[in-house]
Amino acid sequence: MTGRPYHHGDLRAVLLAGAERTLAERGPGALSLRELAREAGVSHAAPSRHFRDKTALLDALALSGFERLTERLDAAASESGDTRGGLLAMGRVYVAFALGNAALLDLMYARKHAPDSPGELTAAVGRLLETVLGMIAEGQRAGEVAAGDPESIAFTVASTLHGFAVLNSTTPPEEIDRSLPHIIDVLATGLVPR
Amino acid sequence: MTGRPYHHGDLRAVLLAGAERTLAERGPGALSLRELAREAGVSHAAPSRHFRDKTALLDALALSGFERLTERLDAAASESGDTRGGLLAMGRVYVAFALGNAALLDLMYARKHAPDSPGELTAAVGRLLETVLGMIAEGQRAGEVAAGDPESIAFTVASTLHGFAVLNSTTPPEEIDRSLPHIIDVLATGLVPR
DNA sequence: ACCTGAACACCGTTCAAGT
DNA sequence: ACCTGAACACCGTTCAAGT
Repeated sequence: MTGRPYHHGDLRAVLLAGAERTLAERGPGALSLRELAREAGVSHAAPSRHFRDKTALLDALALSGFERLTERLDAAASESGDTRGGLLAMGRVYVAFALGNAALLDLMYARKHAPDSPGELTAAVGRLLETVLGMIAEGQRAGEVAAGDPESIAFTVASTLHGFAVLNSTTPPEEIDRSLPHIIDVLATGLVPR
Repeated sequence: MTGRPYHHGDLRAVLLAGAERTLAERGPGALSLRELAREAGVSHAAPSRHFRDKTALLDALALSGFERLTERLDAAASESGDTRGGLLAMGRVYVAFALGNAALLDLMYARKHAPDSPGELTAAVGRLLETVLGMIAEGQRAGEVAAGDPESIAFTVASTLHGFAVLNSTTPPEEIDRSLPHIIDVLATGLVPR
């Protein structure tokens, strides 16, 4: 069953994995379908069977990025006790993702913003936002989050998490570990004096 | 004095303007030095006199983006009365920039995150953050912003502004006009019940 | 100082043909 | 169904040479 003589069998996944590696190690400018094909041991025309064109591969990469990020956020949310702990855990997850996959995170949103962006990407971002919304709604039920439109609150939190992660995707982890709790505290207590 | 026969005189600026136009209209994948040179009416080798390579042009583009965004944030901050009005104005400016220059904004942060990113980009982001910091410090002096480390508070605000703008760079303006004040309110009063 | 023209080593995409 | 090989029209970059 091993040693496929002609059919690769798993080319799509191999191309995606190779693309993610190149993206992380050498940046988006170094991504080449022909090189990915070479590394996979197939002809340069083979990838077209799995991805209509280069942007289709990028979109698939972006989609898998959103799915993994949302998965980890979900896990962080369900593993933590109160709302503050949940926010902290989600912040850590988001920042860790940004640190470990800076180029991928940039690509994820760049592709989402592209005029020919597929609906799957918008839907994937929607699922990410729903994860945050779930945690806020739960916090309101527990009396740990103030009353008010949960969508607005969740969107504020998601914005802060995303912005903080992007603005820190090049910051040393120890420094982030120190600053993240402060950011969560500001978000929790608000700007206006109490 | 007109009708330069050989020297272009303004090639660098023309290339940058063309690049920004292509970026906005056809996305980053359509950016080609050779095409920019063609549009500028020079040979395909001419751009190399002004930009060492393609990433140098992208970096220059990113830098000018950060400078313009910071300029507009500065203006918004100084034109508004209290802290809440300032935050709202800055939020509007940031979102307007994201809506009008989505691909450029993506490029700005992508280049900032690149391993070979020039220090000018980091410095430009620093100036952007300082603009937010200035407004927070002023708010604290006026008693409109709670006491606490101004850096942390400013970073929280900057994160929220950036995140909100990026998450909405594809949202219709009317919807943003409705939702932005709610986001500022959540940021102002905090998540925890008062 | 600034630009040209040719050359080189790459691309992405398409399409007949092979297994 | 999946892949190859050749072909086409592009790239970015370099470098002698021109003005």
